[in-house]
Amino acid sequence: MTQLEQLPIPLLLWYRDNARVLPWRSAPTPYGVWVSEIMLQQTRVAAVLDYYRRFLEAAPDPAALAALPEDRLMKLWQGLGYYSRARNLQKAARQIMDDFGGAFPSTYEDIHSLAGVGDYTAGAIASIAFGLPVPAVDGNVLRVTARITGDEGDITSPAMKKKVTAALAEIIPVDAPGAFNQAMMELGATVCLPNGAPQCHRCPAAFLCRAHREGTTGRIPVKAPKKPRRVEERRVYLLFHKNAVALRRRSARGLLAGLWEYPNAPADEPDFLNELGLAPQGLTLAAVGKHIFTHIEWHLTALAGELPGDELPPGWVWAELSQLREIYALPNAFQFAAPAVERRLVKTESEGGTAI
DNA sequence: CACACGTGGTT
DNA sequence: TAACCAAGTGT
Repeated sequence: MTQLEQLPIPLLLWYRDNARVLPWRSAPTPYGVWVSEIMLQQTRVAAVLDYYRRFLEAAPDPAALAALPEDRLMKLWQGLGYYSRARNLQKAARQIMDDFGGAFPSTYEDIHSLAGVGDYTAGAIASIAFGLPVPAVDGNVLRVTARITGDEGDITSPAMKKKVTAALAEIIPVDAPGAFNQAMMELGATVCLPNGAPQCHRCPAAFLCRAHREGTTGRIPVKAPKKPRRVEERRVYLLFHKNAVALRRRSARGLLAGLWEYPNAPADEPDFLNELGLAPQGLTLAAVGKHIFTHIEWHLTALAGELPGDELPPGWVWAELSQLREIYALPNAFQFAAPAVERRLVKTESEGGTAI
């Protein structure tokens, strides 16, 4: 990987003129860099922008984040996905308060000790916020490096990540490590694109890139094939009483942990409601949806009905429309039913306001 | 090392 | 439309 020695200067010159203007880049603080890096894990810049602004307003520092109520925290993260990131963010904020006296840790090892901060994020924070010469190897960096060096090894393997990290540690400029790491990612995100479609005519590294020289950018990077998703048929029950709909909290572990949901069960468990002692009247088809996770595909059928009384199984709650909007964090997997729920609740509210 | 863990844009 | 994939981490 010796040709990497030629990379830093042209890359940094390119980055100086091509860096996107992003909220966490203007007047960067360790806290802001950290929050942005966590949000950006497996997530596109465009999807993060609004969440970042709202989050920094609600929790401007580690102390505020550490004190945020759980439902408030999850509502701020609703729709962003990989929800353990939000829980780990708060856990880490409490580590900062308890273990580091409220001051953001400033060594690679201490930063890495924070919940939710792995090799990549520790390198990003250490280099961007503290100027430490540590690589930050994400998917962009792996792709860019594999193409420059013409490496046909599997970039999804931990071994490749180690190899690239070691190679970049040798050439990262000590006077601009944060700019170098961000420039590598920026190049991957805007020029050295995946799916065999890099824009090499705009690339400051094309002159030293082996894949460009050998015409192998369509084949490199090499990635191991992914496991196929399993398909699950699920019934979602929209249970209404007066101007409210029933919600329950998901398990504290696993998929969509701790978020709220409309009660639901596999389609091959038709006795789900019966076994809970629930007998909604006039259960009718209200919505159908498909939701694709990385590893699961849900085929969803929502059935709506009215419960005669207001008794619910333990842990379930009645949510009015305003509470649904402002308090309870529902994953996007259940948003397919939102129009049906809103129609019913808006109708009931307006009737409640005028009838009798 | 392999897998669980969300969501939405792009091709 | 289905497949691909994005600033990864924890177990």
